[in-house]
Amino acid sequence: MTVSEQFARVIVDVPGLPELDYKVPAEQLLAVGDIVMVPVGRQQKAGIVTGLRPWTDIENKRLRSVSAVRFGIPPLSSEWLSLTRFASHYYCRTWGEVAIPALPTFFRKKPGVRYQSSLEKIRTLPAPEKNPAPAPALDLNPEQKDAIAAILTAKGFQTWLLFGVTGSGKTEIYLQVMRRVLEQSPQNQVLLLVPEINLTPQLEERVRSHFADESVVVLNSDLPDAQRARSWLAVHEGRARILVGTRMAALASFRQLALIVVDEEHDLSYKGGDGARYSARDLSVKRAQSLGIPVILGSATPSLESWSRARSGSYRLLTLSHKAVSKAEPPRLRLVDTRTLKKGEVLSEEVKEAIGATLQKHEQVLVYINRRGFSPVLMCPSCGWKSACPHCSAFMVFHKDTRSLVCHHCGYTQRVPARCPGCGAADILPVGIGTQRIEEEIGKLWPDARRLRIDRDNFKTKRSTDKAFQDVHEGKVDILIGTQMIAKGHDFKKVSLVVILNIDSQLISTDVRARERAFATMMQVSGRAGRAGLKSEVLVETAFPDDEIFTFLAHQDYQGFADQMLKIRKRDGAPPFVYQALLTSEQKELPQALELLRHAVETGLEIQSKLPDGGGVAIYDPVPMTIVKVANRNRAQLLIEGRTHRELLQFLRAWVQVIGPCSGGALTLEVDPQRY
DNA sequence: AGCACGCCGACT
DNA sequence: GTCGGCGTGCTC
Repeated sequence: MTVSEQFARVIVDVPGLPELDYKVPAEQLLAVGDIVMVPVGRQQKAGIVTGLRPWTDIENKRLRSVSAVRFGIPPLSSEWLSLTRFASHYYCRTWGEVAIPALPTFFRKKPGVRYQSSLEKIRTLPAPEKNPAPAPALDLNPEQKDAIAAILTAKGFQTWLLFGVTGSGKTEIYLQVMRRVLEQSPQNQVLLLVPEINLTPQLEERVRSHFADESVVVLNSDLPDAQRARSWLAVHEGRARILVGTRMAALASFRQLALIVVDEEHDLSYKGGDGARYSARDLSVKRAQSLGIPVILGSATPSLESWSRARSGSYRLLTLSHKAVSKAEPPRLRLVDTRTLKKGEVLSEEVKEAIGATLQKHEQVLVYINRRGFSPVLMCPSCGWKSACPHCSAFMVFHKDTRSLVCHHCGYTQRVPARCPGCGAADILPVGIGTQRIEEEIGKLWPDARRLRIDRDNFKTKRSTDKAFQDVHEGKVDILIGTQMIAKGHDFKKVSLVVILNIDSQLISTDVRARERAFATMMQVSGRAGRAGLKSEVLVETAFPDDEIFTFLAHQDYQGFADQMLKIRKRDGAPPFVYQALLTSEQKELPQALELLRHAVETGLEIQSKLPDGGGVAIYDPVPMTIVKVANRNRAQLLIEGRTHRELLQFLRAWVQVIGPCSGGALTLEVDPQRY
């Protein structure tokens, strides 16, 4: 008779697998939250112990034993376990699919003989970054002081939407609230989420200099694994008090998390990832709620989801309407009607004049165009041949610098053909414009101007990008041309002209969120200019100059725009007034992809028929995706809409039970999709 | 996800 | 006659 035999419930990163039961060897000391290795099929996998009990429902001959326990680190807390369990429910994944990938790979690998010594290294080696000298606290304006006071006075859980135009001093508010929270208890920890570490290089520096005496660690996917493990463990063990991190940091394990700040809360990079596509922002709000702590969402252009919650009162709105640098004037907006342009013109007369005038004044110009390459397509004028990708339903982009055609969807690259592959004609023409073409044109027009192009093609590393931006700040560049990469984070004090090209595609997109993204982008890009009090101008090329989006933009009126958008969304029954999920299917041939979805629809209708009022959800028809074929796989999608989140989830969970695990395989389910 | 088992085409 | 394609199915 064994004395109190124990069975461990263990989660592993396998789609569709529930908690598995394992025997615990009698001599093994095990706690809930421990990381273990367990046999699954014929492989060894990392698992997390979620329960220990003296009985099991599994017949004895199928039971296997926990093969190793990861000694030397404290178990994951029940708070962390319930957070990941909640996320797995919400995003319709198994608990293990959410929890295991949230651990650094160092703690997921089978512990080898050198494990203990590498663990000690990871634990003891100080982070190599040196904290710069502490920065003096800045003087705050009354609005900023009020915001800080409001946040600090409130007790317990509260979501704050810190709405402040670019340059209104949101960061200083984060820093001061963080300081006060850290002072409240020596155990307190703070999480600061940033969209992408590359795009917010100065924020990390500001945190380090503001908290020169505290241990600040960073967590993001660019970090080598040992660094990641070091940061993670320092936070897990409570040695680090401040974690600055990207999406993945939302699922870090804390000993005593006391405040969460989500900077640029509208940013799409918070949603997504390879495995469970969770929203770091939404989970942060949930986490703050369970912990009873404040969470601050900051943005100059909040998501409509957050904006409507602020309007309804469930989030508290803090508005910063004044620029911290009071001299800064809002830029003047001028629209260039592209319908009147001459065909084949790369830059309009107005844009050329404005750039010329700005260069004369020795001020900087920023040209924003969200399209890499020289031209998005090559075309043969005699036979109509176009540079289609053989593997995707998309055109290959002409990259003049490498004389190549590149598919931006699958990466397929080929040399530019010397003659038209269709008819053999000698001249194939570039159609449309990208960053490279703008750069070339500007070089022709102003050969003496120092120009710099920043996009993913020529700046791949953080280091080189930082250096490039440094040159801009130091005035070594007259004209900066770039994609999204130049839209965020940087204040270019000497930029007095911003040119926005090719924004129309976003204004006429079928994606319900395209307009708000276009507005946010234009606000953000315009915000780059005139920050040192220069008189500045924003020029937008568009075929829709009468679109009211530009009226709001001219007045830098996000509130007006957002309220207007909400009105329309409410009328149309669109998010955030309905809740959505997207089921996508990927097959060799499109009919099979559609068939798979049609079958899912049938199953869905059956489930609905058993629920009162159809469960409060609507299932739409399967449709091919906008870009049907990518890398020889044809894709189709299906939208599911619920009146409430609860109803949507209830339906989805019943549905997934029947159609199977929707991750990675032929079907993928995404809850709260942000783009389609 | 892996990694099996399991039935139909071109090869030493 | 086999090697091997990737279509279902299982993992405590």
